[in-house]
Amino acid sequence: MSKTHFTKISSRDLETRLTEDDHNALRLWLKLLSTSQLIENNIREQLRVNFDITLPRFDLMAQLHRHSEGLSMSSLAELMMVSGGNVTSIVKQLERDKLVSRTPLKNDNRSFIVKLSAKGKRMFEEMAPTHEKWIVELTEGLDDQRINNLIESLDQIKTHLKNGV
Amino acid sequence: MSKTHFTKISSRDLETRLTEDDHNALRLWLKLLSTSQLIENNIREQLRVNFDITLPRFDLMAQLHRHSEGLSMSSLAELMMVSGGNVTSIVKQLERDKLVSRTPLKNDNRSFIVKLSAKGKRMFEEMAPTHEKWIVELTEGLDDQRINNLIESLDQIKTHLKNGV
DNA sequence: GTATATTATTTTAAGCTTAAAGTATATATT
DNA sequence: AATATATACTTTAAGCTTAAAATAATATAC
Repeated sequence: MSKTHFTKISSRDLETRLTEDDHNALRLWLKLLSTSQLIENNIREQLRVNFDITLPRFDLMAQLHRHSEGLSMSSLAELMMVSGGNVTSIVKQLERDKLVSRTPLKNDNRSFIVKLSAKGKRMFEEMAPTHEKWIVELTEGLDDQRINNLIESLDQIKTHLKNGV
Repeated sequence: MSKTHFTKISSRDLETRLTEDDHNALRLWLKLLSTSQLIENNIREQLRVNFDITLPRFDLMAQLHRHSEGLSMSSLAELMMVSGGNVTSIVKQLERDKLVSRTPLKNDNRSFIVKLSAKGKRMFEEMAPTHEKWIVELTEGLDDQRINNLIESLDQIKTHLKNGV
């Protein structure tokens, strides 16, 4: 990540925007956002430098790898939490590069099943262990107790968010 | 957020990609990412529906509001954790809408100070309390102890990330 | 069975985002 | 002072993203 080109993403950050009398909830939200942005920028650059692939493409391939039976366009959008149009365009690129295939569903002529091709699977499996290693390094210094606690709290937020608001 | 238009962002999600034997670190990262994405999508829509403003513009105005003395382009990029070119384009729009001003720095002819205009300040202060209310609602159900714990853990991750990797 | 509504996907237009290259000014080195 | 290096910012090209509208196929209501 290095120096601090204006061009690159740097280190002073989002949550610095806070002053002491701000709400705790706001502090939490800004910290959550800045942390994941920090990690995301990090991973994005690693993927680019090491594998010359974009984060969205990697993520889409990861979903397909996890669901070897294949996924519809709408399931992909749902799992990735992005819009349908977005998925259309990323799948289009991956298909062009022969990394995924799209098979029309026979019961339903509106729908497709998207799968990793053999080439796509091979490529993803080449990247995955390194990617996982990067992620594991991020949480060095947190003990298991703390990690589980973190996961549980985030879960509470998510659950609350989904059943209401 | 309602039903599940293909067009809208929906509720089954990122972290569902996991199976039980995955690394704890990976679980944490996917949870972190999906939680902040869920919140971000939520806030983005609220801002659009209620105030007809985009999230990036709101965020930039928030930074300027917090720094009433004004900020340089590069500081804005650093605080927002985005690239310089990105800031250029958002500031350009806000300037066009008379929400911010750009004053050349007299000591240094390369640099500008960007500030909220009176109109921008008024507009931001109209939105801010509602925005904060949305955020506060997200953490309903978490006690203070847990929130502080969360913040502390996230901090550890951030610190670790910045001094290394 | 026809009309109506819903679902699955794509397209479009606008805006966001990045990395890299370009421009201009400022600072450091000699 | 001339040259080199660094800094602040903008531009560009490519890609990502969204919301909304369009298309097409299926399901439902009558």
